[in-house]
Amino acid sequence: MVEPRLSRGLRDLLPDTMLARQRMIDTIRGVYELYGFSPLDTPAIEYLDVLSGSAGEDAQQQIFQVTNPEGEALGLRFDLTVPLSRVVSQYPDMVFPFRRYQVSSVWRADKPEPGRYRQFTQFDLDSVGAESDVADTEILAAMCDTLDALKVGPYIVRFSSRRILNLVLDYAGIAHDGGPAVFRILDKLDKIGLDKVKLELTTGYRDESGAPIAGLGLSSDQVEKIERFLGIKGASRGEVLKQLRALFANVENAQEEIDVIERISSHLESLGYGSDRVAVDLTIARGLAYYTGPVFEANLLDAPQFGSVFAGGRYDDLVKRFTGRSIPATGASIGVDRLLAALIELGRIEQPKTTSQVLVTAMDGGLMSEYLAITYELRRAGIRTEIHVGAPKRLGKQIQRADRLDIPYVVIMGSDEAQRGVVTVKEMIVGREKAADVGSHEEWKAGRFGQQEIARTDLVKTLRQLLGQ
RNA sequence: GCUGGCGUAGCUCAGUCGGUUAGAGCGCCUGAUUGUGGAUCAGGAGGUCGCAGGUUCGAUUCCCGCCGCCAGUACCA
Repeated sequence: MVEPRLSRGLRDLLPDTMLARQRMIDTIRGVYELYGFSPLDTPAIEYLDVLSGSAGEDAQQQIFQVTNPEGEALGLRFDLTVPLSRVVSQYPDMVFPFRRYQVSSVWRADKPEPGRYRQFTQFDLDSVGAESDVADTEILAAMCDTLDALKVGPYIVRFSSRRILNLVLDYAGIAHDGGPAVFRILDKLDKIGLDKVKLELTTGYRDESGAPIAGLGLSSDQVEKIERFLGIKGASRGEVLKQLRALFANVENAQEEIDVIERISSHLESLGYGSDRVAVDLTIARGLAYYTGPVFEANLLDAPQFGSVFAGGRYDDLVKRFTGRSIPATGASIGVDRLLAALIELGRIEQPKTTSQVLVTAMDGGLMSEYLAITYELRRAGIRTEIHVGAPKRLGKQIQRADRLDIPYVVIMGSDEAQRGVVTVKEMIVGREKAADVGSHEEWKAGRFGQQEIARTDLVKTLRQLLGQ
């Protein structure tokens, strides 16, 4: 015997989760297609060097490695952006800008944590070959439209730019190769607070468990400048940018970089995406090394514990690895599983247990072909119907299935009804509402709650009415 | 990866200061009801006490290792 089990960080998605998830994915796809993006799929497995070129050694440890029968080193993709950059490099005849969406599983050999799995699904939207800030504007707007379509409740999309962060390095007099380490700390601002960020930038500290956190050893003058930058806050995007212009008045190239953000902001403004839901937030950095320009991040205000559920940015150099030429690109990615978990937690998505709308019970073995006929009559009328296919069972057991799976209607026909040319339609919700008021089981059975007897010929019509179709 | 805690039925947990047959609640199955979900009642199934080794006459209990889970921390392209 083999113990049925899954390797850590992997999980099954049972029907109730899948039905909610498919609904969510359909909604997202609808928005992406409204924007005129087209689908792409790529293999789960890629050559290891194709995947890992953009990553350091640390990152490579996070790749699940695979070998093919020919003994070549392969790996499971860890995101959808790297395969996309391979695709656009491999098909030079493609029509650019290439605007694609992709919803697929990715794998990371991380330590699993609540809400974090080793296999998870991303839903990406990217424009490759799109240099203009219109492309970035579209991505930000699509993020808003998607979150609206999903009815997630209040949310905030925040954006900044990698280039602005590089300006901070200049402003504070920090070498650019020290950037990633600084950005990684700034990215934690929300989580650990300003005081600890300052300590990490300077001397480091010991956390509650006594573990040492290394510091970067920046000077107090440098930290003060970073703090001044992080302190920029405003009620609107315009106000934030105004303060930023003042702070960087003497930093070379700063005004041009701020112009880029300003243009995106004013496009958004004229389209009705106001500062209440799309903010310029200079503290977002994104851990990713490959971003080169604007970066985006969206959070749900009612479920902040889920972190960013939708994020992305501009990555103009990723394709260069394959072609030697830069192709400008920008996009964003939804953490499907994380967003779904948030929607379920917030009760903003239904989790049906089945697709069935009607259960046709089988009471009399001699009428089986009649039950099948009824079932197909309903199916051909577009009503999602299942028929009792298990071992012969008492009617109560069959109805119990409808109760447990939330199948709203049950069709009952015994030999008596068959002879008279009628069927009984039972509306399950009625009994559920009466259950608390009924004492004895005799009374419960005799109640025949929610049942009506109708002519067999009226079955489709009646169910259509009940279902509101 | 590091530090600490915890692994007993499908779930939540009790218990064994090392000793005959390891329990409860919930859930599940069957019946009371060969044509009706809920409630109630009666009965039933389900455990190599995480895995392997050691100590012992005897280990689910004590010791060691491994695996898994949880919390914190690091990392997260």
